[in-house]
Amino acid sequence: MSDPFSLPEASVPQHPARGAGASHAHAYLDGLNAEQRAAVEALDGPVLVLAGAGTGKTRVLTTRLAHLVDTGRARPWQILAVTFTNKAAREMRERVGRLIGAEESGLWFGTFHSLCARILRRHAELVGLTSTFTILDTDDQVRLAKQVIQAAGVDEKRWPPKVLVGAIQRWKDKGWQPGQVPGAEAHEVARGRGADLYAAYQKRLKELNAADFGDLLMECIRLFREHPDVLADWQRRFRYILVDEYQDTNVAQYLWLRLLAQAHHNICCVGDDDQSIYSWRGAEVGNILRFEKDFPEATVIRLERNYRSTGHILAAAGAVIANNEERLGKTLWTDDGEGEKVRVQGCWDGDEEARFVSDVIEHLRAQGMSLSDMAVLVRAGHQTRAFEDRFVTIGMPYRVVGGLRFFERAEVRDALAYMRLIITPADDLAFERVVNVPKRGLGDTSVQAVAVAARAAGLPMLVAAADPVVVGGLRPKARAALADFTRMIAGWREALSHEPHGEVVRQMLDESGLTGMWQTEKTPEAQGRLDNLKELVRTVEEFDSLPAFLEHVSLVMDTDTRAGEDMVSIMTLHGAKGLEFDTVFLPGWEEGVFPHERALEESGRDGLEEERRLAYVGITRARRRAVISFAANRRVYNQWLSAVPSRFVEELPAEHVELSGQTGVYGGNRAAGWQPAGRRADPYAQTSPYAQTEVYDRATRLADDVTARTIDGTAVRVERGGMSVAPRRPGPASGRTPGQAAAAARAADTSSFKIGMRVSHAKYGTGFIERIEGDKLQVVFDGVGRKKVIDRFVEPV
DNA sequence: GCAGACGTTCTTTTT
DNA sequence: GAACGTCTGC
Repeated sequence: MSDPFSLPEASVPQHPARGAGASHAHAYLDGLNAEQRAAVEALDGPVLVLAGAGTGKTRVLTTRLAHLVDTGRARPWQILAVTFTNKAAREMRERVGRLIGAEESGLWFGTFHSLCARILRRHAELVGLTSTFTILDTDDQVRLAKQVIQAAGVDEKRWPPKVLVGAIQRWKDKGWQPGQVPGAEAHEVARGRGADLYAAYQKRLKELNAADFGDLLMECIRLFREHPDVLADWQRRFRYILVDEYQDTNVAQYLWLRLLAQAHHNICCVGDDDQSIYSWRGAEVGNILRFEKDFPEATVIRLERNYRSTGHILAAAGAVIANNEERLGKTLWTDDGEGEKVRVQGCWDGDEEARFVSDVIEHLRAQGMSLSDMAVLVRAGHQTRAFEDRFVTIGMPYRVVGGLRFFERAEVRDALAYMRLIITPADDLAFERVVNVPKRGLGDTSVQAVAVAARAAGLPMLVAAADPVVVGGLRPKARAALADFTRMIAGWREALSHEPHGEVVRQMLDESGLTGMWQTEKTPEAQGRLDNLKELVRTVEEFDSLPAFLEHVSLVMDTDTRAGEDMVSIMTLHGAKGLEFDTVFLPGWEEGVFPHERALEESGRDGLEEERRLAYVGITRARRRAVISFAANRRVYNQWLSAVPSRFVEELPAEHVELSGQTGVYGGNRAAGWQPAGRRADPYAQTSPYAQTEVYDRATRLADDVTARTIDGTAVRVERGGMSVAPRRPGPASGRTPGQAAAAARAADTSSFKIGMRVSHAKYGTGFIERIEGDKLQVVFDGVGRKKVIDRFVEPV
């Protein structure tokens, strides 16, 4: 255990056995390059390590930690290592463990939020909470905001709770208490009542003995500011501070770090301004840019030698990011050789792009490359679909990384709310979430009645609901339902004292009707939801107690996604940060998609620069092969738009790029003063490539030919600022759309499959056909859900 | 109170 | 096009 309070304060920690200062003893320093070594050995005072992508950042961090302990500068429990995600914290802990063995156990590792929660629990009463305060999830926040808005008589339609939650989150990211929100900012929300609502929201949080994520940071800062003695204690404890991904910190996190480092200045921040891609959730690149101002004596070290990617990839990424103005400036290099050029592929439309990517994947696979070394990185979540459809069609194993996480699923959250109520009867938000789940005939009116009465009596809703006076005015049916509900909760709570908590949770799932609710539902997802509940019980049982489990869940929302099988990964560019793959596919490089139109609209040049950093992150994920693609025509929502290749494509230097494929409208658009496709008056009318069915058919055939050829390596060189592939643009729009063409194809279809027929598929098992479109079947697979497959990949059962 | 119909909106996401 | 939220009618 690593409780700093229970351990004696070592005034001058020395490690006699370790031979401090004898550099030959530090074997772990061998193999570091000069810059890495400098970053590890600059132990005292402020240090900023600007670590480019793939330059061995984690290695530096972990070695530095080991070195701090090994030289006797600090005992493990005197070191604070802050990361951004739990995954990063876990990874670092493992690696440090390998370096210094069991000694790492005392280290304070964690995310900003988990560390703050830990500190806050110790001093909760100083900020108006008790040590058992609950941490709210997003749903709870919205529910609370809704109540606050209603109570204040603000129009819910004009100021949706979500908007208020967003604003409060933003303010907390900046470290603003309700009274500190600048007038102009507060004025933008709810006609000047923003700050009032924020204050009311905070008041309710305290009444509920709860904190949201932003609070963990902000209340910790308030604690430090209002109680200098407490702060001084922690400053003394944490003699050395290390921060990972510093470019992602927001103002609150910055303030928190500054308070802790104020006394000794022993703070080492590692980050890369070129990989700052989270400004939209409060991250401030400014934090990294101003480090030297805050600590004038700071040592700044640049890690520029890249151990991941080949020369062409680094040069391409470097050329793109060089277009940004706001940066500290780094140039990655490698002596590992040039490797393959970055490939740029123009496609006719999104379908062809997906086909192209899957063709290349199959080609690489045939050469013996492993699928798990390949990834498709998209700008936005919905782009994964095109690839999923394609991969399903051809039976290519894939995994979508990110997306809905385990603890965010409705069924899991419902179960968690029950657990919270068992542990904390005063958790009104949990009460409201599940009092009518599964349905027991308690509508809004009844729940509101309980809420009002509870508030008036100063009681938790769960307690009020059991009060005969409160429920007296309700209909008999509602009364009975509430009685049942409160009795059940009390029963489980009681059971917890003499039964294993896993067993109680199991009972809870059954008796509450949660399991039954999903068993009776016959949708394809129901089975999956039941599996999730089983999985949840398993996870609960891994913890010593229910409260311990709940604390874990509220802070660590991710579950280990077991890898293992050989699959292609599909994920967003954001999700890919910190990862690397041999081959990286970067589709959708079109103006409006990437850079995303919204980013440009909302944040102008800053937005563009962040998008460019995303491009940089994307390219630098590749070890050996980067394949960028764009489509000349893309369906956005329900409209066909002709797209212009991303400006980032033009920023790729010709000498590091190989361009292939037919490229539609590429070339000359920039010079002619293009506009984002979405803003054109009626782009469809002007540039529809699908003027006639004949054209469409020919285009498709042509695209197939080109793809086939380019797979074999036929390449067209691109010249900077334009290229020499003739644009192929059909005449003015009239006649049929692709949808109509498909309908025609459907009519002529003579498939032997029939709707409702049961079929089996190698990967998805059995299911029934829901829809038939040409050779594509939409099948609802048992347990897997709705998928599109090609008919020749299934068999009738 | 609830289920189905309609209208609206469509980045990125961790904690 | 589809997923989500709100509205309306039973």
